[in-house]
Amino acid sequence: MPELPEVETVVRGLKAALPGRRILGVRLAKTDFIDDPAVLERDLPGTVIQQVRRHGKFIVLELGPARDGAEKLSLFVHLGMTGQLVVYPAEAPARPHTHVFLALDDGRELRYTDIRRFGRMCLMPRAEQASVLGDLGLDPLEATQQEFSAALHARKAHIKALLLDQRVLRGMGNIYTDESLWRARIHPRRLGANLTPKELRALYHAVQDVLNEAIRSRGSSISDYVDSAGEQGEFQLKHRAYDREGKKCFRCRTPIRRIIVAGRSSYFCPHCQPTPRRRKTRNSKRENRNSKHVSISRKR
DNA sequence: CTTACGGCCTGGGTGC
DNA sequence: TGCACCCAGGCCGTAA
Repeated sequence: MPELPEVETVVRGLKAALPGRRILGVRLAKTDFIDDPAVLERDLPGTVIQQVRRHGKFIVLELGPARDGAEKLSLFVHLGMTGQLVVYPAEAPARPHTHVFLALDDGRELRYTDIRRFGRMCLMPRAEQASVLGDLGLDPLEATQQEFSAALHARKAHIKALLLDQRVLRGMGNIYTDESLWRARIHPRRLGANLTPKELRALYHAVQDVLNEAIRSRGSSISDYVDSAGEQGEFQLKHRAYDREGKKCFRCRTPIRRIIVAGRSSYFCPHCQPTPRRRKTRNSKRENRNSKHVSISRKR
């Protein structure tokens, strides 16, 4: 499942292969994950790839104008859950579920493969990038401690939901959210507004450390993730919480638990990441004393 | 406005 | 052997 470290790894590989290359032709198979396939077929051939960069979980290819006077374009690729963007020799056989083939002027092909097609691809003038990237939040590796803490402390939602919300932080997914919360010893159901300055500092460093270590390991390969050369990552070997239900916590040996938070499986250590106290309501004390009142129970 | 939740998209893996 | 079911991330609609 490509998140920030996986996308960063792909982008670094593409940076070594693509800038300066001209796109000669476009071939498409299934197109339901492309905003407007006809635009790709019409406008992509003839463009030169000037730069490759990452914005959150988006891969952005900055393209030069196809002809004099034409607009500069940007090609956005989101890998979704199972997307792969890999450079092949043109004669390499197409792998199953490969739906986009971009022929390059060096005899190679940039191909997009996506089993589930939960990814997204779109091409538009560079000046209109904001329609895709505009609502995205802070880059967790570029944000300052102050920006990071302010963004989370201002919200009452579960911290798990906030870390996953691309409008708050761009690039975090389920794996690195759980790994970061485990490192910072914060339960996924804590509320952003209830985190202490100390916890926010710990979380800031946990997020940056986890992401940087994962990038160094070239990402986590759980099911389908590979980089731009088709190679798997290794960070899945270093997971401490994610997908470890029932296995012992690396710190305290307590079995890792799995609960659903923000609609997502959330793995955590019930000892290191203690369950938040129930939120107090104005009447809670009185209600608890008046035994004839059944207190409003919150879902567990 | 914010937050929570359920449904939808797809198809590989799992378990019966 | 076949087949129903679960689940993943992002997005959207709805309700409180």
